[in-house]
Parts: sequence; structure tokens; C-alpha cells
Amino acid sequence: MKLKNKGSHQKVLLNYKVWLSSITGNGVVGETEYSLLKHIVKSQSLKAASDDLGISYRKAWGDLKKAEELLGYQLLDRKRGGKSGGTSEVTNRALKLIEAYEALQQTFDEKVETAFNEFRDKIK
Amino acid sequence: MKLKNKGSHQKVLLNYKVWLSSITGNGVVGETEYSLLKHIVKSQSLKAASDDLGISYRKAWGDLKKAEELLGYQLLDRKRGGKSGGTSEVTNRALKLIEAYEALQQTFDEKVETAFNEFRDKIK
DNA sequence: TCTCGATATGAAGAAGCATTCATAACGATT
DNA sequence: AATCGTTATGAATGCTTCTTCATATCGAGA
Repeated sequence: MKLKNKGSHQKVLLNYKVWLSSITGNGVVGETEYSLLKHIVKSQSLKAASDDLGISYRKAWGDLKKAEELLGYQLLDRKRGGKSGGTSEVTNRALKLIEAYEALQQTFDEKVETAFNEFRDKIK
Repeated sequence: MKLKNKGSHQKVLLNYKVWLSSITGNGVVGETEYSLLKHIVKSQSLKAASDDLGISYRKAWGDLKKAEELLGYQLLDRKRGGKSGGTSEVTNRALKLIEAYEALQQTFDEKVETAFNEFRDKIK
């Protein structure tokens, strides 16, 4: 077999992902939900958050709804109507979740650094 | 808002994934590629491996091809024809990759246990 | 009370990914 | 040389997921 760019392969990166789910895989708390919540903390708006992240409102709304179903508690306090049209505020429990998720990522980030170095040595 | 199964949410699980890619995300070495290689070590057959894993030969073949392009070296030594129709043998570099990947997973597995426990405490 | 913009949600359309189909090349064995 | 099963690969089909569209609800402020 002939490989394209023989010997001049692109830089190889290590990726990882962490997320929560039910056993059936239904309902998820991952990067998307985390990012949405982070943005909503600042903007008090699910719409603004989804726009910022470049994902559809429909998906953002559905994702957070599923996450709430998975966790069994609300992540947002929603308000409809008013001059602004409405707001979505992040609940206290959601704030805790954000912090915990960040700590988790932190832990993984640290581990990844060393693990990847070891990995590269091994495949050399 | 009303949540289904208020208070009786399903058990929440922590999931994670580790994989290699190029910057563009093109070409991947992850669980699928790892599993394929593991099976091919035993069977010397890409077809048998894909059947075992329950994925199409077309995908298995394409995935490993992309992985080879990403890494810049061959993962399989392919033979066509012969009484058996052909064989695919895992190269030495691929063997190293398998080992390294297993060690990587091992490292993460250990870390996940404690990280998740800390996580659960935090969101309580 | 009318308006305006965000939340809420079903439904249809588009995009991405995997399976299936179809077809060719290959070569040790018969 | 004819066969058989695997590798090899494009093309069509199917499935899953996201985006778009369409429509409704809500309520503070004009």
C-alpha cells in the first residue's frame, strides 16, 4: 500500500471528552451543556448563548432539557415575556455542576499532558 | 417547569473517551481502531474483525486507512489472494500503538474512579 | 391593550455518518 | 486455468442528528 505524504504526516493530537449520561446513554451533560450554562450565566439568555456557540436554539433548548431530565433537577430558571422577551437564569445546583465539571476537566487536562508524553515515547 | 420522574432520576454515569487526531480532526485513532487491531492480531483478517465488532467492512477498512494516513505509517500488512482469500497482519508499529493505547486507557481508568467520586461530592 | 423578543415545541428539511450493494483485483490451491 | 474468500473502493441507500421553519405562549413596558 502507498500512503499519501509518506513520512510527512500531520501533527498528531491527543483528544479526550468527559460527559455524564444515563445507562441507556439518554440525556447527556457534556461540553455543549457546560458551554451553554457558562454563557447563560453571563447573558441570562438561552438564545444568546446558542447564538454565541453557533448552535441552533432548538438544539440548545433540547440538550438542556434532556440534561435536566437526566439529573432530575432544573439547571435553568426560565421566565417568559416582559420587555426583554424573557430570561433564563442558571440555578444554584447548575452552578455547582459547572464548578464540578471544570474541576473534572482540570484533573483530566493535567493527566492528559503527562499521559500523552508517555504515549508518544512508547510509540516511537 | 415540570420534570418527569421528579426526584427519581436514573443513575448518572461518567463517560470518557480518548483518541488521536490531526488538527483538522481528520483521521482518527480511537476505540474502534484499537478494537479492530486487537481482533486482527488474533484473526489476521480485517473482515473477521469487522464482523466480530459488528461494524461494516467498508467502515473498518476506511477507518484504518484514515488512521494510517494520520500516523504516516502502515498499521496492517495486507495480502490479497491465496487459499484464504487474503490476510491482514498487524505491523510492529501497530503493536506498539496498541500497547501504548492500552496504557493510556489504564492511566485514565484509574484517574476516572477518583475524579468521579470527587465530582459527585461536589454536585451534592 | 398592543407590541416585542425570548421561551417552548412539533415538524420538515439538510447534513453527516454508517450500512449495503456492486464490482474488481488478487493469488495459493485444486 | 478455474475457484474461492479476502482485500479494495465507488456509489447508493439508510439512519441519526442538527438546522430551519412555523407557530404558540408569555408578560413588562409603551
